[in-house]
Amino acid sequence: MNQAPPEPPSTQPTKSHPARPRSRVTLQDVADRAGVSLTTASRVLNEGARRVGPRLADRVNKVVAELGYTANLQARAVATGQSTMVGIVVHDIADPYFSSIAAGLIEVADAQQLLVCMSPASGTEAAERAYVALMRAQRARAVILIGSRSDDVAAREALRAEIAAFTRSGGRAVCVGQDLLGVDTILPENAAGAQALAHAMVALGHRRFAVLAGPRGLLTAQDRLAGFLAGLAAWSVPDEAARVIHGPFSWDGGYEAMSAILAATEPRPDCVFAVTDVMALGALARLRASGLQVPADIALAGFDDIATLRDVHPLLTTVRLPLKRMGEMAADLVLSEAGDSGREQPRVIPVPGEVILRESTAPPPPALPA
Amino acid sequence: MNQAPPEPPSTQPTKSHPARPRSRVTLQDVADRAGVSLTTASRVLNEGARRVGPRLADRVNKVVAELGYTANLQARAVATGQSTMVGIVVHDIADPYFSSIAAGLIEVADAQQLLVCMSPASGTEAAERAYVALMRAQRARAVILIGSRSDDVAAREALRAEIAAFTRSGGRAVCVGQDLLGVDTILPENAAGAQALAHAMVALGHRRFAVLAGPRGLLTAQDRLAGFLAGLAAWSVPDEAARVIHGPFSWDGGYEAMSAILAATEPRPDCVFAVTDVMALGALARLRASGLQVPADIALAGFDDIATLRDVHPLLTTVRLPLKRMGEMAADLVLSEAGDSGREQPRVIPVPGEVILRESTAPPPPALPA
DNA sequence: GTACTGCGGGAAAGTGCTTTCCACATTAAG
DNA sequence: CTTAATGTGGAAAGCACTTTCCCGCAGTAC
Repeated sequence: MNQAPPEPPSTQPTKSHPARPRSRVTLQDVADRAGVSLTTASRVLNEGARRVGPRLADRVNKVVAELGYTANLQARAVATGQSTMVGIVVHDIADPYFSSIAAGLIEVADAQQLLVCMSPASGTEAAERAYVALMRAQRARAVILIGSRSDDVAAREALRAEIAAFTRSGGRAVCVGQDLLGVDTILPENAAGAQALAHAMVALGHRRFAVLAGPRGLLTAQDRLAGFLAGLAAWSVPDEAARVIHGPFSWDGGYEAMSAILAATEPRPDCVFAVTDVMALGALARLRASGLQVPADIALAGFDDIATLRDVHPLLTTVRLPLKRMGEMAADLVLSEAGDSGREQPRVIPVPGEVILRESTAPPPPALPA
Repeated sequence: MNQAPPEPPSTQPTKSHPARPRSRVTLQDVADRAGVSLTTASRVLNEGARRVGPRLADRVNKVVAELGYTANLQARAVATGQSTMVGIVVHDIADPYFSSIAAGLIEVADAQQLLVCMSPASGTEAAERAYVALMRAQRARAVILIGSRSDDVAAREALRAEIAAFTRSGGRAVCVGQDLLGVDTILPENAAGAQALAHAMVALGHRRFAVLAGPRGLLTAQDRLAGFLAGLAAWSVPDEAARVIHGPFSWDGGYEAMSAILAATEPRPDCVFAVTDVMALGALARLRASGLQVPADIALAGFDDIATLRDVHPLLTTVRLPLKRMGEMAADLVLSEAGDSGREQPRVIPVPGEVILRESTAPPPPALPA
C-alpha cells in the first residue's frame, strides 16, 4: 500500500547530534504540510463514511508519500476502541503439533488483517493465565488457547476467571482442546479416535497392549487413554491385557515409559499405543536402542499425525488430526463472532480423528502352533 | 500479579439487554471510586518516580482489585511513546528451522516483558516488506527477520528502504541470515560450515559428489554450495566430480532434486549434500523409494541440525547451527541497543556451524581391487 | 426570492493513559 | 518566628489518533 518513502522526511533531527528525539511523523505534520485540517487528513487516510474532495485528497496523499507517513495503529486502536491483535497461547512453539496449528491460525488471521502474538513456551496454567491477562491489558480482540488442559481444578478455575474477565472486557476466547473453559472450542475427538485405533489394533491381531499414557493430570492424555481402553473392552480384550504407564507428555517421557515397559518382568506387549506422536517417537528411539524391531518385535502407534512422521521409519500408525485446519477453524471462530451479538451458549466444534494404519503396526507374526 | 476479580465490576451493563457497550473499566472509574484524582491513581499503578501516600495507595489498590482493572497498554504506549511489541518475520512457522529460532527468541523476549508478533508464512521479500510496514505502523520496538535473503536486488532494496523507514521512526531491526540489510545480524557461517563438511566427506573417502543446491537466487543456498565446492577444491577434488542440482528449498525440492540425480545417466555420486536438512529428508525419502540404502549405496548429508533429525534413520550427518541460541542472540541484540545510542556501524555476529558426522555418511565400501 | 437539502471542510470533544506543573501543607533550617 | 525545603495531591496539558457537531456554500424545488 505504502510505497517506500522516496526521501527522508525533511523534519529530520538536526544531524549534528544523533540524539533521542527521533523524527516521528504525525498526522498533524501531514495536515500542516498539506494545508488542511487534521480532520481532513484523517478522513483521507481512513476512506470511510465521509469522503474528501479530490483536490485536498490528492494533496494529502502526496504529502503522505513525501513524508513516508504511516498511521500509528496503537493510537488508532485507542481512539476507536478496537484492537487488531489476537493472542495465541501454545505450550511450545517448537513442537510440531503446536506449530502446525499456529501456522493455520496465523494464515487466516493475517488474511483478516489481524496481528498474531505468541505466548512463550510454558504449559502451566499459571503462565497461560498470565498471558491472557496480558492480552486483556492489550485489549486484544481475541485469545486462542491451544493444548491440553490439566485436571487441576483450582488452576483451571483461575484461568477460567481470567478468561471471563477477558471476554467481559470485550474480547473473544477460543480454545483448541478440551471444552472446559466455557468458551468456543475446537474439540478433537480424542476418545473416539483412540477407540477406533484400539479396534484397528485388535483387528490386526494384537492382544497384549501397553499404553504410554502421559501425565495423569492431562485431560487429553486421559481421554485418549480412556478411549483406547474402552475400545479394547468393546472388543472383549480383558483389562489385564493392557498395561498403562504414566509419564511426561514428551519425547523423553515416551522414551522413559518405554524403558519401564521393557524393564518389566511381564511378557512384552505386542502393541504399544503412545497417546502422542511425539511420545511414540521417543518410544521408538528406546526400542531401537534395545535392538527391537518395529513392527516385527513390537507394534507401535501414536496420535496426532504430526508432520515429522513423514520422515520416520517405520512409518508410524497414528490417528490423524487436521492440525493446520484446526488452526484455521479456530481463527474462523474468532472472526465469526463479529456478526452475531447476543449469543450465550459457547460453540463446540468436534473434530474427528482418522485412524491411519501404517507400517509400525503390521499384524503380529502368527502364533506358533501349540 | 492481578488476582482474579472477586466480583464483576458493579458498573456492569444493565443485565437486561446483553448489548454492545461492554463495561470497560478505565482508570478514571478507579480514581472516582477511590475518591482520588486520575493522577494519583496513575501514580499508584506505575510505581515510578513519584510515590503516593500509603493511605491513598491502599484505597486505589483495593478498588483496582474490586473492579478487576487492568491498565490499557495500548493507551499507555500512546502516552509514553514506547511500545513493547517486537515483530518476527519467518518464512514458515511450521518449519522446524524457524520454529526453533522463534522459540529461543520468544523466550528471552518474554522475559523482558516484550510481546512477540509473528508474521504469516511467505518467503517473499514483498510479504516481508509488508510486515515490516505493519510493524512500523504499530510502532513496534523491533523487528527480526529470519531466513535467507534472495539475490533479487530490487526486492532487497525495497525491503531495505522499508527497514530504513522503520529504524528511522525509532525501531530496531535485526536479521538472522545474511548481512545484507544494513542492520545488526546474526550470521551463520554457511560457507565455512559447508567447507568443513566437504573436508570431512573427502576425508571419509567420498569422491563423487552431488549437491542439492536449492534455488539459484537464495543466498544461504549459494553460500553453502560455494563453501562446499571450495572445500572440495581445497582437497583437490576436481570440479567435474561434483554435480549441482538446483530446485526449491523444501522437502519436495529435495525429493525432486534427488530424482533428477537418480535419473541421470552419469555414474551415481557416492555422496550427496543437501544444503538444508529439510531437503536432505526429502532426498532420503526419494532414495528409500528407489530401494537405495543410506549410507551403503549412497551417503547423504544436510545442514542445520533441525530437531527432527533425532527421529530419522539413518541418523543424518549435518552441520549443526545452534538454532534456539541464535534466536536468543537475536533477542539480546534487540534489547542491547536500549543502552548505547549513537552507534553507527551495524553489528554482525558470526555463528559457526559444527560438522556432526553420523550414520548417513559412513565411509564408502572399499573399492574393488582393480 | 426563499426554503430545503446536501456536501465538503474544520473546530473541538473524545479515547485512556502519562507527566508536567502548580498549590498546599508540613517540616527543617536560620 | 520567619523562610526555605520538602513531600503530596490534583488540574491540565500532552500523546496520536477518530468522530461528532457545526458552518458555509452550492444546487434544487417551490
